[in-house]
Amino acid sequence: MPQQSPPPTPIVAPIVAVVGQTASGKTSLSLDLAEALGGEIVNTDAMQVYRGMDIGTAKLPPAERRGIPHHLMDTLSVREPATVANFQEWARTTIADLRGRGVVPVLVGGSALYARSILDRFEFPATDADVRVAFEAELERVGPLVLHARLAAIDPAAARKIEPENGRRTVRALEVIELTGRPYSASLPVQEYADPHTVQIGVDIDRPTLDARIERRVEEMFEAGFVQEVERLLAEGLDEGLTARRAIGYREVAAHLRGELPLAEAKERTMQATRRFARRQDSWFRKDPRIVWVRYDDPDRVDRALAAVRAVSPSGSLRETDAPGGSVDA
RNA sequence: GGGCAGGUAGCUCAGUUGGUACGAGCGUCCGCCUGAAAAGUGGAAGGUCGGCGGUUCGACCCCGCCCCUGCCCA
Repeated sequence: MPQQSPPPTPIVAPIVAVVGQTASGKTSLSLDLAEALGGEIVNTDAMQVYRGMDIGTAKLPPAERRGIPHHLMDTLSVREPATVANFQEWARTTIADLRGRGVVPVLVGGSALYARSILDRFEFPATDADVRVAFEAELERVGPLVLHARLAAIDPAAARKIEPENGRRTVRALEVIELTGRPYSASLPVQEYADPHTVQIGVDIDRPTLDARIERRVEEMFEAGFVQEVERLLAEGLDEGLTARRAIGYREVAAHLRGELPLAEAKERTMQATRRFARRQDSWFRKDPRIVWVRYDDPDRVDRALAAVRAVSPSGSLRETDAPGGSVDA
């Protein structure tokens, strides 16, 4: 065996994130990138972390993963709550780990806040279950306007930025103020990567095409046994989970199983909710000027994405498996 | 063939004893978003009130005919 002397200065791999709307084609692009870069996939999808939520989250079956390791999938049971802050920590640990081995982390997911919390300088103020529960109970009793008025009294700046009807944000603001004794910053941090060697690749797709894909995907989910999956998860306590039970499709099918909705209606609503979700995702990602967009159907999309990756990579950090020169049709 | 109910926003429905439709929920579009984010939340755009004719200063609301839908009788 030839002896290799370790480089005196460790060269860090770039961080690659593939973002975009649901059903836009993130998964296949990310596999191509991971393959070309010798990377591994890090899931940044809020719902694919749940064990057993496979069909309804369009989770890539292991057999189709091309032998590429996938991290942060199937880590929680449906009873357990998931939060951004937890996810941020897991993801950052995983990323550090991969880079420590010289592996390029390829993050994939459509949860914009998750992506930002991982990639940007982003800190979450503390939380406390008891404090939270108390405020939530009060919200239930008294309504959002009353709580918002109280917030306005102790932190006018935060109150101005939070809509009075938004009980959720108001509760969180009150919680943070109580725990930290400091005002709540009701705005997102500036868009600034925690590590400069970071790229976000966005998959760009037009609406009519996306809507058609969503429709087909949902149709296929139901054909693939989605209802049975939900039945199984209900038996495992899906209803008790704070987070998982609200997933698109799962809540609709659960309602159907409770006898509240005809199946066709559950399917229709799942499509509708997915479309609305996609619009929300789009409005998040469009606001981020750092994202490099690639058309979902561009034959050169992988090369374009790779070029963007190279642009932020420290020299010597990539060991691309493709022959130098890229693809044939360049 | 006869009777009854109904035809108002893309959908499901409110409403006006004749004087510019207070419309609502859902959907759509646009925006906001720091421990539930596939969550939460704000705003906007949408209507020749089934068709034709009549009465009236004026009709979505009154009259006549017609069309459509549902239920009932034959």
